[in-house]
Amino acid sequence: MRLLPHPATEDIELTEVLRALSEPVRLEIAVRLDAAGEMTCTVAGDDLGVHKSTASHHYRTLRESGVVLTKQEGRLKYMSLRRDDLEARFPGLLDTVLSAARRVPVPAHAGR
Amino acid sequence: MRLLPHPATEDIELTEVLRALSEPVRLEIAVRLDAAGEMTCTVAGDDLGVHKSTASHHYRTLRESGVVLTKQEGRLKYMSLRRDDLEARFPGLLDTVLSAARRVPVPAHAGR
DNA sequence: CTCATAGTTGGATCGTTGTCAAACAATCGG
DNA sequence: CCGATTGTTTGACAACGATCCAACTATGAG
Repeated sequence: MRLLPHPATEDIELTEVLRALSEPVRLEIAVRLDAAGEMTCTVAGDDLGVHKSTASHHYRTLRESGVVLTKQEGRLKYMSLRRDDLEARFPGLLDTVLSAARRVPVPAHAGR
Repeated sequence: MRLLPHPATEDIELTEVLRALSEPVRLEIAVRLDAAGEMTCTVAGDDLGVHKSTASHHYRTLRESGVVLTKQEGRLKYMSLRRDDLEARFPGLLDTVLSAARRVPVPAHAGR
């Protein structure tokens, strides 16, 4: 089991987190991770309406911004929200954003 | 006293709000409006380290995303946070973002 | 080893965005 | 009316970002 490179909790930048979550596809991924917990990239990115390489770029953005943690197990990569880290750094932020996203669902096929 | 065009409360989009606040200059403007209440563009944009036309574009982005309300009085334009509208649409969102921004101050001269 | 699966990387494209400079517009004071 | 103040608009430019496609890597299954 390997862990991919992630920013330390204290290095997570607010503007980076907001930017990451301001993209409909990425916000939808975060919503799915919130609902279902840890999941593989394939599952998280299913029916998003974008090419798998595009989705991969979004996984990277989410990881590098500090929103998700990615670990590799075998040939699968599991993503999960960095709840505790985000809560420690920006209390309440993740929850309010996800609550807001649930109120106004982001369509899976946002047709960008 | 004139009001500039703004999106209706129910038309405010989460991703647009997050995108607006993900830009350091705009986030700083929001923080200032939070601290000092209604203020003119000149005051809000003082010492931001960007040209006044750049600041003007940011005012527009903040307005069009639904984050601020702008009204013209004489030759001045006053901006204020749309607290109630944002609270109604995305409860807690503005406060948590501003709290987070206060924890990790956005430098006025972010040197972009 | 071979093959399929899972996901990344690189290139290309195309639209968006942040920036400055300069011109413009609108308003108020004298 | 004139000039100063306040802010917007337009144009140019560079950087960024989202996207797809194709090629690639890495791993586990058979």
